Amino acid sequence: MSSRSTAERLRDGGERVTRQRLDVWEALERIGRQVSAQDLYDELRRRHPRIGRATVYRTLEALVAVGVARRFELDGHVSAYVACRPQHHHHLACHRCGRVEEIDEGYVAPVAARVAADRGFRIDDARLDFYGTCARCAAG
Amino acid sequence: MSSRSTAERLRDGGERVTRQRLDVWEALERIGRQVSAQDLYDELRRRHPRIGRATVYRTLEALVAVGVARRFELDGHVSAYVACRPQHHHHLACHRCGRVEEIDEGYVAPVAARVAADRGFRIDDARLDFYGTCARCAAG
DNA sequence: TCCCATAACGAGACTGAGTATCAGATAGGG
DNA sequence: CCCTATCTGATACTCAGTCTCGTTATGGGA
Repeated sequence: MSSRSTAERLRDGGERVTRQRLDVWEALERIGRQVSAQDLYDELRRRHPRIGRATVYRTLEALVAVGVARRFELDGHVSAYVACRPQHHHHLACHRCGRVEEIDEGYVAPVAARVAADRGFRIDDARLDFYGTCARCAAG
Repeated sequence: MSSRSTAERLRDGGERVTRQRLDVWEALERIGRQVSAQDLYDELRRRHPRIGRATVYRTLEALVAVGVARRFELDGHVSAYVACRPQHHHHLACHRCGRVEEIDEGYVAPVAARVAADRGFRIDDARLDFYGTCARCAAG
């Protein structure tokens, strides 16, 4: 989860490791919740005034491509990004506080297997998202 | 699945039933696969040259709201729509032919229950999407 | 059946997310 | 250290989606 492992991931994916990409990753991880590309850009400019808008967008795509970030769909049709475990596809999103937790692959795999068997589908990818209220928000 | 049941759904949801809304629904159902709002608009204008762009967008939202259509996220960040069973949230999408099949709620409910119990989450909504190759495309 | 308040419509302007372009900078292999 | 392919940043551009506003039509009530 450190910037070191992100650098490795980029290299393994045939992507270059640049100062800007690490900055984008660092900001995404520090925020720790879903954030739109535009908001992340605004945040980044506070610390790195010369960073380019397109760079942020391109970098987010690159981070998604190598599996350290994930694109998410917000209500509005806007996409948001979250730093996450490589390859992770399943989320538990609180629409009160915006926090996104991950759900283990283990919950989904058996369902995928059953669906594949029942429908003759060859499944390459799966997404499972739950929306609701997290324990903390429900309490407070 | 007829336009009659869509009319009822709109009425039940406190939405008015208009010629345009039924036209949009009819086109969406006829196409029978995921389609972007813009493409649906282009298609609709062939038969109904006076229909407005905003009307199509607004109507798609209304159809989603009353549960006879579903918004979908395509690769590009563009959203697409599919006619579907009311309240339906789970799909099996073939990225070869674009066809979208539905998955029964029954596959997901037990997983939702387990996740809710394990994490203390109050789940309001769930989405499960599988991507892959359908039986027909895999054969041909 | 007619009325009319209110919701929906159509046209077109507007917003803003995301992309393309291109000259200059830089990572990283040799 | 060099060289080149890739990345960056500035800016212009595209186009999905929204808003506005004058007009039209739905549908509940008299």
